[in-house]
Amino acid sequence: MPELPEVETVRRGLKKYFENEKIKDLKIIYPKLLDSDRTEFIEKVVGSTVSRIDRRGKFLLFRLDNNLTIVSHLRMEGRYSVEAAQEAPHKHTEMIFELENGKQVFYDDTRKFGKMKLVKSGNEAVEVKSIGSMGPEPVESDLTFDYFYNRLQKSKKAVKAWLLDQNNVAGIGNIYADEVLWLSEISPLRPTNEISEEEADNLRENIIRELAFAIENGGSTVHSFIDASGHTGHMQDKLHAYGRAGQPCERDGGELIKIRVAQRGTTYCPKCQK
DNA sequence: TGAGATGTTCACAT
DNA sequence: TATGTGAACATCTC
Repeated sequence: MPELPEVETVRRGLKKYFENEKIKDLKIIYPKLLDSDRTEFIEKVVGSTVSRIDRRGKFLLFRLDNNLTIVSHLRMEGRYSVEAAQEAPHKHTEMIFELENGKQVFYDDTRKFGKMKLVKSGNEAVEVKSIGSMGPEPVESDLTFDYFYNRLQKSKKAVKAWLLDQNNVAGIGNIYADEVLWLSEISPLRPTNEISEEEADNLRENIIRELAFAIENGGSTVHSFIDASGHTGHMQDKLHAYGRAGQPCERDGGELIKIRVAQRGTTYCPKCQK
């Protein structure tokens, strides 16, 4: 679930409690979570202070004061929460950061897909391949029209699959892919090289605007997403396509249908999305 | 009861 | 090279 807006919401929530706090101890309950050596991870992280939390696409980057960075990807169900000192691990807690101020930061992951890796700060693009090849952040200044349109022209993929590919644009997942296509009145099946300049311009605008709007709304809580303070997002109430199969399209009353594109459930309105 | 769906990325196949 | 498929895993629904 966590796509860019949800990860950004987690980042902002965690900032308040985790930044500038010293990590007193670390409990690793599910070592497979790590893409780094466990002993070394503990050795380097314990005693350090989180000086800043950044985000790149769907990755969280915990900048430590020892020139190392914890790169964290939540994948499907990874979740951070801030807990009181006496709180016991939850059923799916995989790691616990014990802070010097007495609080604990839990990392929970029901499906165990999430990963963490310790890298040299500034070197994440080299040490984490998918960060190295990742497309621009979906903001006005980074996702330029020239880049976007040229790249669409170079592929024949169904546009839905293209949007999910992080190498094209960073941070879009299944929910927001369906949403921006609905907003742009483009069928998820349309090959990207058949998208006109005008449509590309519109699609790009909708990506930038919709993701910013989702961040403002604290992300979408579709199955289980909650922010670091345990709050749900509100964006799920503002979705037009995702999760609304069988319901009428808000634009023209046509029935939204669910198909599979790139192995993913895809909801759209065949009447207005051409 | 058990098959299918859930969503992200990677490894591998074509 | 570009694109497509299945696996990693746990839980819920029908």
